[in-house]
Amino acid sequence: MPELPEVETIVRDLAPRLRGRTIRGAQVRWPRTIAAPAPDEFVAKVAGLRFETFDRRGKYMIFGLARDDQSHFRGVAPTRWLIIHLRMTGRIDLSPHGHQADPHTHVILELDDGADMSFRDPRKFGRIWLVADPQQAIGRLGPEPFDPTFSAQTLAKRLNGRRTAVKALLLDQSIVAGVGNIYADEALFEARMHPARPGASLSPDEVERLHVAVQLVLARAINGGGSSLGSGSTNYVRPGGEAGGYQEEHRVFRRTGQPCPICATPIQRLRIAQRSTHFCPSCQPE
DNA sequence: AAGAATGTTACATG
DNA sequence: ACATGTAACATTCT
Repeated sequence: MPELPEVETIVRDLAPRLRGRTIRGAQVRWPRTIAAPAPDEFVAKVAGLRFETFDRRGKYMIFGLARDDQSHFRGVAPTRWLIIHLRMTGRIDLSPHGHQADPHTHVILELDDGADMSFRDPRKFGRIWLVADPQQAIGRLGPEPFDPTFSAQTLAKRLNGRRTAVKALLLDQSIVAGVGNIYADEALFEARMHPARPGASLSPDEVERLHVAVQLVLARAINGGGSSLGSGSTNYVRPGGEAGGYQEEHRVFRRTGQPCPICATPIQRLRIAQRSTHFCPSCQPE
């Protein structure tokens, strides 16, 4: 499940491989993957564009592309943006051109160095945009967790008056961008906070703790290369195929019944906002 | 082996 | 504005 740390890892892996590469052509095998423009227009317009910049916003990957033309100069300002959201099971693979694409590969970008950049997504929830302005794809997204605009104060303001469980609020991308189910649970454990606590019930101290915990957990996960869970074909892997390592550091996520790393109380599971939620009943009291 | 669970976001309905 | 629920899907788990 690619959340912010997984997406960040993928973008970092991709940047040195793709910088300066030109897209020669594209194949769209499942048209609905292309959110904008129309799939045939996407194929026509993406050819001849060169990768210039590499970014991430929340769980969106943002590639700045420039027209290749006859210019030999690199580093020109991007004129088009290729934006990819992996949703649940999307992933990016790099492989030699013309390789046998598996049945869940929905879009293939052919690069000028003989490689194919493929978008593979068994559940087909992932989306790709080619737009003139990133806002067209990203819409209204909350602050980046490491940006100064995400502070204990701004978080407190967004939690103010909300009766919704704090876990559900962490998953709300308009409050803070990039937190998904894994890191919401891990951050709440780090903050020693019960996931069902109403947003409005947090004291200023607790909001501060939560703010720090979100940043800490995400930063650690990025350092670990993200989390790979399970072994199925839907699992997250890096573009080179290797797994992340942060799943080894999970303290509560998918550890129901196992001892809490702090107090050895068995981890419990409950359902909040239709998502399974893991916590230590002793370290994270109601 | 049928049925439920999985998790992200946009959209719809109170 | 807020709260809740559902669709979009196919694989994996029970």
